[in-house]
Amino acid sequence: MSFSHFDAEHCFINKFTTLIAGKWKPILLYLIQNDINRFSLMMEHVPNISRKVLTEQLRGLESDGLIYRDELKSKAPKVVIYHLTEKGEKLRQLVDEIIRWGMTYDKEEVPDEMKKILDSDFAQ
Amino acid sequence: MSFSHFDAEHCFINKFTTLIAGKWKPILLYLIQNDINRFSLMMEHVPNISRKVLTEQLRGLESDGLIYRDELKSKAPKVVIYHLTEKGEKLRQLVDEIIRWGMTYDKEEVPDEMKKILDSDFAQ
DNA sequence: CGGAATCCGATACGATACTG
DNA sequence: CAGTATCGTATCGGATTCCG
Repeated sequence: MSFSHFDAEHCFINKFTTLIAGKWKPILLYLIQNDINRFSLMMEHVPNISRKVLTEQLRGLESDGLIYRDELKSKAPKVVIYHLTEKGEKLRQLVDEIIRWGMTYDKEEVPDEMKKILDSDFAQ
Repeated sequence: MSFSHFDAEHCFINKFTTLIAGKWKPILLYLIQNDINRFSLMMEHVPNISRKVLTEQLRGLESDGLIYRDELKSKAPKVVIYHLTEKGEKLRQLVDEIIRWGMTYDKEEVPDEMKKILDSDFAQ
């Protein structure tokens, strides 16, 4: 078994982690997965993120082909909706699994309130 | 459904990605999972990593409780072996799943040689 | 063998003000 | 509404040298 291929650029696990590298990208992906898919909505739901950084992270996800911008052609108030691309959809399941792992990883750290939210998010 | 809890520190998906944040941490975890578990071994298998950075990343994984240092009490040539902790073991399956995702994510990007290596790694 | 210490440059992140 | 533009800070990764 050779690991010489596992440099930072070509290792598969790093392929994943570099795709979602960035303090907010994972959250943003998760939000978009759940239709929190507009700039102002994300600003509301993500505390303490600046406009600049939000823009940067979204652009990063876009240039990695995980999301795309749907800019509606209305005049006055600009409307932009973000969606997962086909590539991004392939991440959905993995993202969900990571959240499930987070819930069982350190059970005492999960506040009850959060458990309820997550249960209602994923149960159906 | 509320997402107000999904700040960078408490979001579960970010809990994961911050644990393994760092250019080499994912690879190092994977190597240790597969018993490439000594400083010099890792230096060989990870191209272009410096001693300093390797040390830092290992210390990071250690202080996050994912690995522990087993420093053998031999005299002259120091021997240190890294192992997964119980906490780290809980990541093993997820790490493997991410690698599998990587293999199917962009099939044309996977060189045949790599496929064989991965097949033999995981088949049994 | 397995580090520690120092220095340095490149990003990444953040606060703020302005705009089509 | 959904961004730019500018500036400042901090953290990270890398090269090198020295050590028990």
